[in-house]
Amino acid sequence: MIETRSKRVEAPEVRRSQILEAAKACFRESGFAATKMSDIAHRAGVSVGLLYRYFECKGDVILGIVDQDMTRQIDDLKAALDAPVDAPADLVEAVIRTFEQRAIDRERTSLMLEITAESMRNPKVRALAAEGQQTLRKLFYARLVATGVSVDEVMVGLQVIAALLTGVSIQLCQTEGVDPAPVMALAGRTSRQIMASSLAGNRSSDTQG
Amino acid sequence: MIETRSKRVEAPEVRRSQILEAAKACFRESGFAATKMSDIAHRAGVSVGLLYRYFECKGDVILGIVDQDMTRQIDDLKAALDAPVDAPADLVEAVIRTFEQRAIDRERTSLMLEITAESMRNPKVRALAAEGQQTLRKLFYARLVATGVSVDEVMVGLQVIAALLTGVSIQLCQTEGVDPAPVMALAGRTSRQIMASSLAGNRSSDTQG
Amino acid sequence: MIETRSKRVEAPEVRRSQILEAAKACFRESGFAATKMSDIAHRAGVSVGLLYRYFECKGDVILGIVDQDMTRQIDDLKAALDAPVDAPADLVEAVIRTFEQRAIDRERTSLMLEITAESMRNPKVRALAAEGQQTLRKLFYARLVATGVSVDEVMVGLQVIAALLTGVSIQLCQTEGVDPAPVMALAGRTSRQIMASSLAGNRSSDTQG
Amino acid sequence: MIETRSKRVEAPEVRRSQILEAAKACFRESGFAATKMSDIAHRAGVSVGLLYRYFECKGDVILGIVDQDMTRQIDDLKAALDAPVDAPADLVEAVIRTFEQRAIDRERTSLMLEITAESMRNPKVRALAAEGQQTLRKLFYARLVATGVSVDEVMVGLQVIAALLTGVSIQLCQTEGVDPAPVMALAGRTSRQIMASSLAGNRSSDTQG
DNA sequence: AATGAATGAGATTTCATTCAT
DNA sequence: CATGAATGAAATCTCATTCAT
Repeated sequence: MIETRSKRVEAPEVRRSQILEAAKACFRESGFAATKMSDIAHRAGVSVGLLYRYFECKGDVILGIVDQDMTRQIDDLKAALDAPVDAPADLVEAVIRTFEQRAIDRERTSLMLEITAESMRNPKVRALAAEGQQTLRKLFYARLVATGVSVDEVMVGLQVIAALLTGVSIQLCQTEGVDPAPVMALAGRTSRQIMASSLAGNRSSDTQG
Repeated sequence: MIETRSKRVEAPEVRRSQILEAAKACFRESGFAATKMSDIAHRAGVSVGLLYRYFECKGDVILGIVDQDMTRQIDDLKAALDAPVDAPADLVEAVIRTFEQRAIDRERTSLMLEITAESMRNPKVRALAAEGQQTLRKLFYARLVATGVSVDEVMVGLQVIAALLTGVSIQLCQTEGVDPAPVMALAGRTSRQIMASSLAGNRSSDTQG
Repeated sequence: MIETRSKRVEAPEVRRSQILEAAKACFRESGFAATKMSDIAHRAGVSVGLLYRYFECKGDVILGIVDQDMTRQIDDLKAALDAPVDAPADLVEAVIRTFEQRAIDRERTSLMLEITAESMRNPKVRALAAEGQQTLRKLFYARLVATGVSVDEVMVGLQVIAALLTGVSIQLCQTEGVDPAPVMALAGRTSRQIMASSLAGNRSSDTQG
Repeated sequence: MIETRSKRVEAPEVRRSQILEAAKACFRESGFAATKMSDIAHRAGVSVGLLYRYFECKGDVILGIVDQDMTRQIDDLKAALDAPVDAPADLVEAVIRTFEQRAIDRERTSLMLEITAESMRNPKVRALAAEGQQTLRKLFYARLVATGVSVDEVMVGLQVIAALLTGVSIQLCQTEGVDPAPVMALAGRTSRQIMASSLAGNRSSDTQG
């Protein structure tokens, strides 16, 4: 996992990327606070001093990670929404699939938890993450509007699906040696039910009655 | 929130409790790593030295919190299951209500996130939490068996419901100034649908039809 | 080694003695600085608070030990000198025997080293020990004068014998699993030679020629 | 004694040496336990943090000192034994001279006492010191064998001489304002007598007759 | 007299950050 | 651009001492 020392000058973007990947690995394993700058440097195969040419301080490293992640998510979503898909159901289905992929990626979940916890108290992280979420939501919203469904309904549905699969991913992260299949299956079925209801504009109060 | 310095000797359980409450408050606000022992001491209204009569090291404080929380959850569940309820649906409903209560308690969620993140890398915390979960599960399992339902089905259902509401609580924690009602409502309805399906032993794909 | 808790009031001298014995045992094992007041209290079977009724501070405990030891040595010497022995050789022989006894007592040596090291920097300890030495010397000196030998000569001889056997005792303390017999034997013979020379007033330069 | 702050990078060996010298001075004056890491740092003219790049913990500093001292002694002995000396008496005489030199070096004695006391309870220190002693003894042993004397005899003699002069050096350390000459003189004569007897293979009881 | 919970100053150790090379 | 030795503020943990009971 530890990169071999790159003796010489590298393109800045490459260096930055090296460092961010190293930092993510460290944060996943040890958490933000328990990770030393020297750990990151060692893992990235660079000197401690070099970190400070790319990030002003330790706090900026986590910001860099969140930023990178948000950018990627936005790019991915744009790509997905650009595809010539007519039915809103297909759009939502694509999103569910993405969430499902993420749910079974323990490494990702581990890092997400770390960042979420950090965002609870680090305002900069919180702001950046919130901004990204907002952008993602708007993108999707705009695209849904074009399809003519009851957009708010669907957006709430998506939120709940996201919550469900986030919750499942955390649970899977914590339970080792347990078959995740039944839970994943039920979570998948449930997500699709939510989606179906939402697309049907189905908020009827009798559901609870 | 800061207790007035209790000048003299207190019963050990009282002191322990004082310290744990203070620690929880600190961890909620600042996270485990960013909380200083002196913060906890100050908030508990005791000296730093006294903390070390109750906890061997900082790491043991979080263990104490997890232990206390698990014990409470187990006691609560026992009490709930002891109640003379006939229908398994009522049992599950009680659990869902508990989860819903927790979902809207941001303080609790904040602390839970902190502990979950910590448990990802602290083996002692992970072990203690896993053990507690195991106990809770067994208690519920034993009670359900007595009711004659398809227990495994219901247990999976409960897991997914727990995941859903955990996910929702995290989401609510992160989004300020947004009305949580629609999401909570949909999450509640979804939970009850999951419950209904599970109790019906209904794993057929036609559920969605 | 740990005394059983003496539930009730004890005669002050008994208590003091209990505490001093416990302290000596602790200092032997862990040294002065590494011994906690609570260690001594625990070993003596009393509370920490009680220590402070017998000794003003930790430093006074070591003073107490030195004081006790000096008193005992002086009493012993007085007793030895009171015996109706005519020949000065017999007096010196008695002293040599005492030193030899001490040399093979590793516990004593261990504690002596500790106190000697402490006396290097603790002026009170140094003063008390020096005063005791002075007293011992004067007692012996006065008794020797009565026998008519060249007293200064003998005193120097005794000093060197003391040094020799002190050195041997330290050496034995450090080397485990080595037969002390040859060294002790040679040290004994040497001591007696020194004594013999001293009593003969034998400072002749030809010894070295 | 306090070095002026050397602003910048130094060769590691130089730094290590700086720190060890400072530590020795501190331990001599205040003893191991009473010396703070900050004392050593201050005296060495470096920051506290730097100490920990050279020594894992405070305990390792004393190990470093013992190690350095043993290495020096071994090198010195090797040099001395390499000299083209024919008579074994000359070899032993050289060793005695070394011991005598040390005996009147109060600073050295003070530090030796400190280390000896520490070695009584610190297994690592004890092991390192014992290993060094072993090496010294073997070196001397091997050299003596080549001369054809009764080696075991001489080795015991050397041990007793070492003990004697160690004891004398401690005594001199403790008695201020007393003329050390008579004691040193008698100790020297005695050492040479021991040496002479040993070389003569003279263990006969008639030595005392 | 005896106890031991409580205190808090102070020691050890860590690590983000700097800067001469 | 790249390095890593050096810094020093700050955190954890210890323990002599006090004092209400």
